[in-house]
Amino acid sequence: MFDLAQLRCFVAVADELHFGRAAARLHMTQPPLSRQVQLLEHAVGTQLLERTSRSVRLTAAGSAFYDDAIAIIGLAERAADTARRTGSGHAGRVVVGYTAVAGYVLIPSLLAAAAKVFPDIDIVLQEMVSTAQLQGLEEASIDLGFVRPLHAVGGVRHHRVSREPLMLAVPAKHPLAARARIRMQDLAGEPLVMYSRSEGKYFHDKIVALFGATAAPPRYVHHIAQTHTILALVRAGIGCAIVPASGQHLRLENVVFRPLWRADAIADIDLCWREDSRNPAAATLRRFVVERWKPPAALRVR
Amino acid sequence: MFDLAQLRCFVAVADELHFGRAAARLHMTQPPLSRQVQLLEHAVGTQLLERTSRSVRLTAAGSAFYDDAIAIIGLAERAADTARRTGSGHAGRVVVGYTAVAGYVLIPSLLAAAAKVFPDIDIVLQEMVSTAQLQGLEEASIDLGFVRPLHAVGGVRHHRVSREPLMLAVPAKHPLAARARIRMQDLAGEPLVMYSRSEGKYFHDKIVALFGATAAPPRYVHHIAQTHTILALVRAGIGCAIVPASGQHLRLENVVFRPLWRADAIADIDLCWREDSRNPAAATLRRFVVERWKPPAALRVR
DNA sequence: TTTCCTTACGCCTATCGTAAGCATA
DNA sequence: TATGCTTACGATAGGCGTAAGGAAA
Repeated sequence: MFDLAQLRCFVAVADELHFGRAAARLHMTQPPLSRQVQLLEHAVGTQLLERTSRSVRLTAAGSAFYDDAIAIIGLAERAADTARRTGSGHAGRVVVGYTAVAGYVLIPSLLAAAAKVFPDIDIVLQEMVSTAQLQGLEEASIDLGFVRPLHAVGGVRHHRVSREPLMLAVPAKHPLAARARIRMQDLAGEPLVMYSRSEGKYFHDKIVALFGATAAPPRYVHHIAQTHTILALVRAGIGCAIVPASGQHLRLENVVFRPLWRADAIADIDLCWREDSRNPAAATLRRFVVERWKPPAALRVR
Repeated sequence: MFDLAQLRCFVAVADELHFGRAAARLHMTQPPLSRQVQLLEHAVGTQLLERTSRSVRLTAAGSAFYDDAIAIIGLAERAADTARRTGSGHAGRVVVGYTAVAGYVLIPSLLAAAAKVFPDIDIVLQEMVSTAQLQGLEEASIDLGFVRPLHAVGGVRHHRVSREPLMLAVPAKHPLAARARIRMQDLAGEPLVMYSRSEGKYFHDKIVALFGATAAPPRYVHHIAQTHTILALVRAGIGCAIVPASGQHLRLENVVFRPLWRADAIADIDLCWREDSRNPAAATLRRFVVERWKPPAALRVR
């Protein structure tokens, strides 16, 4: 089989239609160039050039082969470049997990910023609850995860990227909708649509803690994994719910959001990654988020 | 720069993830294979494989490069095949000239037959009058031409492919339209739309010859290059015309065709080609037409 | 201890350059 | 006769195989 050097020889001769000039361009003498082209023709199995002692021209086969030779050489050069860029983390594919609510504001902002700085990194988004993301990191099915802070498995590191208040979501006609700000005891005995203890563990535990000191807790109804499902139930009048402020971006009719009288009613999001990740592009993106990226003002960690 | 052999080495290792097995597959020993892959990594400028003394796996860069390596090797193999097929005349591009009337029946029939036998030959059609085709052959701007028999320039050979009668085209309301068969003297003094002496030389000379022995020739009106234009004038009632029978395929309303009482009122078409053509596909197609192809029955040379 | 990738080294093939051959304008 | 491609041939760089080295299970 021929090799790339022979293709370069052939292309030079085809461009110049003159062995002498082609040889000069390749920084070699004519005789070995002639020989390489002959070897190429033998390897390909057909004549590519028609020579007289005074002129050189392409045969039909040579003309067809010339186009392919150019394509092959170009592809080879681009392949090396792509590999270098991938190795250095300036190109590649990064699978990013995110929780549904984080997607409303955080992810679009991140994608826009990252695409501008690293146009050759493909970001593949995958919506998953936090616990699934941590498992995904462990299995290396995702490279980065935007998760609610949970006890992470070993080898997974994290960085706080977002902080926002928890708010009360109530049906518009509910008496509490009239209050400017809600105290925990206002919810005594109220039906409260609750997060699942397993899949929505972060919010579940946080809400239980908020009511921990209260003598009269609310009445928990349902246990649901995701915020948008919870808000759908609030909208249907099933009860109130305590959800992150980002839930407002869903713009559900007949659901109003009210702040809570509690300084610790906050929800954070961490960026998580495996310490031993073998994806340079993921490391680049992670460094970008940790060191240079500013989330939207409403979500900024103070 | 790396060469194709190194790409093959890398692909084998990437496939097997084992230098020993890869070396066996390449019919060589491990050490030179290791060395080739190292050289490739050095040439590309980044690590492609991650080795421990017990395992081999692709880096992100290696994974990206693998896809390109497969593409390059595949392209190289197909390029050699394409060149061989082009050289042998089984693939390529053939520019075929044809006169407009030949296009009605002859060309579609030829294209269908040729495409079946030589699927990798691209036939590019170019409608030109016969004289332009002969010039095109000389300049090598066309490979083959379907022309009316004319005195060809040197180095151009020909083969008769089609023969059809000349007929009289008359406006439907013209008295001659009622005749089953026309004698030349029936046209005495009639306005006859005529071919151009330069661009429609074959028909011009033929028609002049048909009337050569007649005491009362027709009255020639206009001198036009192409049959379809002539027939448009007949349809407009300008006069009659003597045209090849294929003109009937235009299906012009208010124009009827009548046979002539003359055995020598025939129009031929020749396939023409340069003897020294350097296009193997053209030679293949030419041999196909000359040796194997049968034109439609109405045009067959008896 | 075995497996398996790398390094070391000698042999040999293959490429390069110089020199000569040969065809054409 | 000059140009420009090919063939011939000796020197050398580079690839292959064998042998030895070294790390991990």
